[in-house]
Amino acid sequence: MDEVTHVAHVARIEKELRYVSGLVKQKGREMLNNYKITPPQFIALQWLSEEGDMTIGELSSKMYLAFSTTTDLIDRMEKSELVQRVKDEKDRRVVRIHLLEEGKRIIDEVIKKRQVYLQDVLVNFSSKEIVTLKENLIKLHQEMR
Amino acid sequence: MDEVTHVAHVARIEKELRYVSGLVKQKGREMLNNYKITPPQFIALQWLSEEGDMTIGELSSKMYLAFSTTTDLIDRMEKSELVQRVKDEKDRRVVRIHLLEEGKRIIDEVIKKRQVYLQDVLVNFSSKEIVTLKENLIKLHQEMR
DNA sequence: CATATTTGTTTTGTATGCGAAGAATGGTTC
DNA sequence: GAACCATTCTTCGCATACAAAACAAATATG
Repeated sequence: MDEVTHVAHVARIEKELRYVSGLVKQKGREMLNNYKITPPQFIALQWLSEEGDMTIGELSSKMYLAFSTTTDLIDRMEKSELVQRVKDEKDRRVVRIHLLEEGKRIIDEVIKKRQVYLQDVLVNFSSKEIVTLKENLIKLHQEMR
Repeated sequence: MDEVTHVAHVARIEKELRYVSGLVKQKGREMLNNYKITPPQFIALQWLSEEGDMTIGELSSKMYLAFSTTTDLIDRMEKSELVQRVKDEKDRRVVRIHLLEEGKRIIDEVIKKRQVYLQDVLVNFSSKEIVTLKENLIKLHQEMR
């Protein structure tokens, strides 16, 4: 592939990534309509669900947020009884965030809803295309990190 | 492909899409560090740059935002002289948003920066993989719309 | 002309996000 | 063990983001 063609491909990928990310954001927001959680709250719940209890620092790092932002986020999520702060016994500085029943219920429902949506989106993809797409995304994710 | 495998693939794609979108958001935010624009401002500038002058309504629709949100956004962008409101001569209700020099300069720079970043990310992709990724994303974008 | 519709703005309220300063705890050095 | 430093998290102040509801202006429609 000559240089010019390569650059053109990359430019197009950049553009499509912007569009797809925007759509993921938008569709994701719409899917939260009937639940009492916001997009960042969804992401926090998803992390807690996948990785178990985490400290404020760990969650901040996963979500690429400042500590202060996470503190506020967890304040609100605690108020709506989605999660609970638990002080670490060994190191009293550390606060561990624990997923509560209601949070678990909601995140499971929303994740399922997203997968149903995606199954619909992918209805015109062949089995082979699905596998390729999956592998592409995994590699892209790895390289972007 | 049997049903179970298919569902597993879709679930993985959903997950990777979340990760990639998150990274696009985060890396995008970092790349704006040296510029005096915010992420939504970047998206607005990108639309105006690609599609030319647009009304508040059109931009709201493209960005999936309420009118009131866009009004505020454009207020701030006008204050920092990135864009300018122009009243439509024919229909005095309509406000057309016009990209100014400074806005054009910044958006071009940032888009270029993103492409350079992506070229770096894709350095371990073969020519064939690049093409496949591009086609995958285009199709995914189409089907998500 | 009277009324309805379209297009944006204003108002109000909540959420997001960050940096700087502060508080509490834990570790280290002498 | 006192003084000092590092860490983990919270508080505060500020700007932005986002939306619903009320409002205003211009236009379309009967």
